[in-house]
Amino acid sequence: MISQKAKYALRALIALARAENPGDVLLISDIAERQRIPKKFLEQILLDLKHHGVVVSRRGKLGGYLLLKKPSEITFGEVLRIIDGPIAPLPCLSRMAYRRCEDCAEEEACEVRRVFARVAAATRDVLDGTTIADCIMGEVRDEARALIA
Amino acid sequence: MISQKAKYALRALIALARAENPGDVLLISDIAERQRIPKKFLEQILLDLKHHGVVVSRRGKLGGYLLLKKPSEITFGEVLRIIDGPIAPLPCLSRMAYRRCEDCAEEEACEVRRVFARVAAATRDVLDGTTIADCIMGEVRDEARALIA
DNA sequence: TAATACTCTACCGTTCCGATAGAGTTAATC
DNA sequence: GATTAACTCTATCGGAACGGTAGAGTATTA
Repeated sequence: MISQKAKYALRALIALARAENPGDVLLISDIAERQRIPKKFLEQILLDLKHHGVVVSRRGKLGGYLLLKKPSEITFGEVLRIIDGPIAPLPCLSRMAYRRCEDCAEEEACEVRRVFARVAAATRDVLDGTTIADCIMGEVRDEARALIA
Repeated sequence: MISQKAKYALRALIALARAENPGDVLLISDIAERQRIPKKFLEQILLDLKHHGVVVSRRGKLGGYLLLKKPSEITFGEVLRIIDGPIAPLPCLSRMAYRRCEDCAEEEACEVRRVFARVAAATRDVLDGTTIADCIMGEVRDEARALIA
């Protein structure tokens, strides 16, 4: 299960990517309200994304948030790693935070590890291969499809 | 991340599947010791697997555990669902424990859900497609390969 | 009846999750 | 330069989950 926090982060980024004119700032309050995210909670999330160079903010009156990276360069995997930490199903399969399993005799021979390595690979394929831009485009494509139908 | 408990469960089942003569009972203590699992914790796990019809036990002297299902009929997915609960990355994608996301306007339009549906499908493919027998056989194949080389 | 091994329920310390609170800082406007 | 609007940062909190321990109870065999 991914955390609620990661879900909020992704939804906030999608909202930012969808902003009318690229370069427009969005208020935390507006995102929070439209996406039904507790405002103070969203503040922390956006701050975190800012510290990791995904978004930037302007302070004071007329302040707000906007994307720093292009939507096509923000992957789901990146966001999840920032918010939730390692994606791998076992610590001994994590790239960003490898940790040996204490109770495992030899890693290479571990049957459980072998199976979950396949899960990890498949998961990474999807998450590192899908960007914020992708899921917005998917929507546009669906709208087009609906118009044609 | 899968839980430590699930990892233990899988390792215990692999140990049972590997028992010398099919039908031999294994002591909790023996499995615990050989797999470095806290004994009392393993008791709970095996009991749980028993309640779900994966293993059976004999009590008293000469007691112990053995598999009820064939190794080729016990999938990783089944074990994980028993021990850890739903596998799906979002409650709204779970088959065994579907729950609507409170904060999601329309499920069908949810971009996050769409992406994670692909993760869920890929994960299920592996976990429901891999059995205890598979990972023991894999090992045998590796040994054979080593002998040939 | 003694010994052995599984069965069941309760509990416990720690960490994580989701969220809230509030004081502080920056920037625009009047 | 005071006011207001907005982000920034740190602390805290209640509840649940995780990993594990404890111990009394029950069945089976010798």
